[in-house]
Amino acid sequence: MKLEFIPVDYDYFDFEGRNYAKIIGRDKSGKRVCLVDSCDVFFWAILKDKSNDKEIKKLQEKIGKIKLDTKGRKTEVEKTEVHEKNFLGQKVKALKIFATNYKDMHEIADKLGMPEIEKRRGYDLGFITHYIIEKKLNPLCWYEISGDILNANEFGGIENIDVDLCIKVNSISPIKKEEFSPKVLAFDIEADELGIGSGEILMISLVSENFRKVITWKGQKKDLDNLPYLEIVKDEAELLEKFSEIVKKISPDILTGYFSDGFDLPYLKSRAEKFKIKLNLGLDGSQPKFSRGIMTTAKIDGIPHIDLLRFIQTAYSQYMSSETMSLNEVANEFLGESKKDFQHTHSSKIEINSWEKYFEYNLQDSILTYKIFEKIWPDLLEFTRIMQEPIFDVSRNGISKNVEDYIIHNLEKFNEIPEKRPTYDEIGERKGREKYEGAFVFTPTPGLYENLTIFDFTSMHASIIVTYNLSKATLLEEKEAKKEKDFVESPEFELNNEKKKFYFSKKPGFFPSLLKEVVELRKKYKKELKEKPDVIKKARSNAFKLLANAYYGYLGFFGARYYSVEAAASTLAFVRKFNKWTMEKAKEKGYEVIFGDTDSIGFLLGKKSKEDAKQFLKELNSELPGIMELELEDFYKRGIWVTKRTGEFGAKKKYALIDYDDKLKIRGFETVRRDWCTLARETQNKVLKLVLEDGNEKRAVEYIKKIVKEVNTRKVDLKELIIRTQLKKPISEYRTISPHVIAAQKMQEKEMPIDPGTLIEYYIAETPDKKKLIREKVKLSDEEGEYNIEYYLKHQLLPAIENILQVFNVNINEILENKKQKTLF
DNA sequence: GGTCCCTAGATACC
DNA sequence: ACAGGTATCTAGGGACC
Repeated sequence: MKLEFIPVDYDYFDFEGRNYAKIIGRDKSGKRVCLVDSCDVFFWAILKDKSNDKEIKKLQEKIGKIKLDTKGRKTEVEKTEVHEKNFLGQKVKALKIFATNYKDMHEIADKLGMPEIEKRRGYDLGFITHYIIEKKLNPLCWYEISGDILNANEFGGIENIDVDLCIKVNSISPIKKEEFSPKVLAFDIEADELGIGSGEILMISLVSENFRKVITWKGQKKDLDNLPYLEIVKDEAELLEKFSEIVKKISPDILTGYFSDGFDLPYLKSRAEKFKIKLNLGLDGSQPKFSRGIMTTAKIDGIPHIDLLRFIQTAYSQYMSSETMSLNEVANEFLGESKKDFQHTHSSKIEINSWEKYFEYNLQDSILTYKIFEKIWPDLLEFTRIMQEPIFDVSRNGISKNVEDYIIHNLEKFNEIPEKRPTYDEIGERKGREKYEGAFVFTPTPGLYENLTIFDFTSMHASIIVTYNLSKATLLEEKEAKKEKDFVESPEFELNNEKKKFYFSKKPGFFPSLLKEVVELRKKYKKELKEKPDVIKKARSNAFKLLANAYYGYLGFFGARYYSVEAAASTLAFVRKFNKWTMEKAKEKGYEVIFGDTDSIGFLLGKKSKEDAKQFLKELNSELPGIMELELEDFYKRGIWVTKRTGEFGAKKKYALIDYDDKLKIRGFETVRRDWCTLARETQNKVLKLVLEDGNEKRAVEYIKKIVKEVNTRKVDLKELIIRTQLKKPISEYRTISPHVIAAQKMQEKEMPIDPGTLIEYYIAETPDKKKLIREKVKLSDEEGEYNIEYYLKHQLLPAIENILQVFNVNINEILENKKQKTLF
């Protein structure tokens, strides 16, 4: 039979010693379909240059006899073929070695210590990745599948699977069709304790299209009248059973939660174990499977479980203004909606009438999760289609893994054999290497400037890698390079205290070629965004920018298959060169350069017009090589640069700009740092706004006087004075005991959950005795006490505004002293 | 007990 | 372990007088 099919989830099983892919997806009518398919299983043995045909024949015979009998499985080399392939851009002769079971290929490869064999590759991709490459059945793309309907008794492993149709695949062909709206189910639990499994699960909310439900074993009859979505069950055990039941009934394509890898699913698992209940969420009736490692991941058979937090962290966080990745802040930023107000209390202390609020709160969390999912779905979809890996993995992978997946799935068009993952020793070596020199940052002259503009390079690192063909495979030894007529030469730079220069081939390598595609996609989305802006296009455009920019980071990442310090360091040498080149050009034109960092420069227009600047930009672009491109970032009415707190030099990476719509752009200042109290941040923000709007300090000084007075007279709300600092490691590992470590200790004493990653909140209080250290004055947010006036003036307010006023030759200390004396008298 | 210098640690920029 | 290097700044920590 034939059907149109879109794959959503991938798994595999062994049957009679062979590997079978088990793919869950939908047909065009929305029926759930399971495909069972197999593919050739093989890896590569790259042969030494000089091997002749006779030797190769002999070698093939020898390898063909390899048999394994391990882990109760019989595997053998089934056949071998000789192929002309490329490896790292070089033509090689390689043996394609077919084996019975993918999982045994590493072991077979270990047996190939023959002198004729140079390298063994392609055994470490994982069966799913290997299958997707072989059969080209890419996730979330439509295909026409022809195959035979499978009966329940075939293949042993699939008899219990809960799908409408099971097909053994005969052929796969792609069809032009893009649209796919998965059925999504969002869920969220509420429990009495935050420690996994240590309290009772009180309720679970579930939200899908036209479906809202809160199941609970708390709650009264009257709640049912008010809350139509509420369902009351007998006890916690029944709650868990009901949850599985509803998931089964809704039968979603995707189950999503927020931090559900780390909280909701492990909690459900733990409680289910306690009550000896099977949490059979999987389509095959299995329970969620949890991976070990630093980050737990929860996998459900047949239904991709997406923890939104994981994807948002890799794909969006660097472009977000949220200071924490909490559901509330993220929902605010993505949707402009918030969690419901509800003061968490232990269930034993909740009054009968408050439960209703709790249920609403719980439901709202799932609603927000559902809506955020809808919002980022285009990116998840694009990421998955581009990386060509199952959405379960793509949504959790770090950015370097995404880069690598993109490469691995596109090697075939270059006839390339995949490089292996680095060994443990190689990783150690790479981590131990010296850092290479990074980007250039211009030292600004402190001051207030008027009428300026900023240019920046679009995806600078990526466009350099593409333009100069930089990669592990295109790197040439100096001798080789000189033999070729044409080669790329990096600027000279210092590496390990030596003058260095690297050479690269001009023959386009697969790595830069692939990156070129990514850059072009990024440009396409950016253009679409400009033509018709919306938040989704913006996020998508940013996601591609992220991928393009991550290629450079990938080159220097110790875990990368295509790691190359030479290429990474050379990229940076070009980055420095072009940044300085642009500055020189601007100076030649008569512009005064006042700012520069990595891929951007800022300069004063002076007597020149905006049109002049645009013309200058055109001229620069006509001179730039390859795909390198400068763009106009914006024009600004004013900008301020300040001195470092130590020394008289201008501070780098700290400036504030105001554009012609009076919109502020603040970088590096305390205003944008979450480890400063709100009072200091908001005061600084206001001061920057006033001086940039007016071009002088008068209103700002008045404003500061007002705030200082408020601090002195204890008019400031404690909320404004809370300092938030993240705990980065277990308390015991800190060598210096700083205020936030003391605060964390206090929290621990109160049995509040503190893990690395917790945001510690505290304030500095007055102490009756003369304590010297700041950490001795730390109090937690809910601790009684009076704020320490001196600390907040001298350690928060003053540092935030001192340098700004210094630009206007105003000594803020005098203003403060003055105030103090006045209050004294 | 105060001053000086150094650095661990957190966070930001690109 | 899970992209890179550059930079600012605070508070603690130790040497010294």
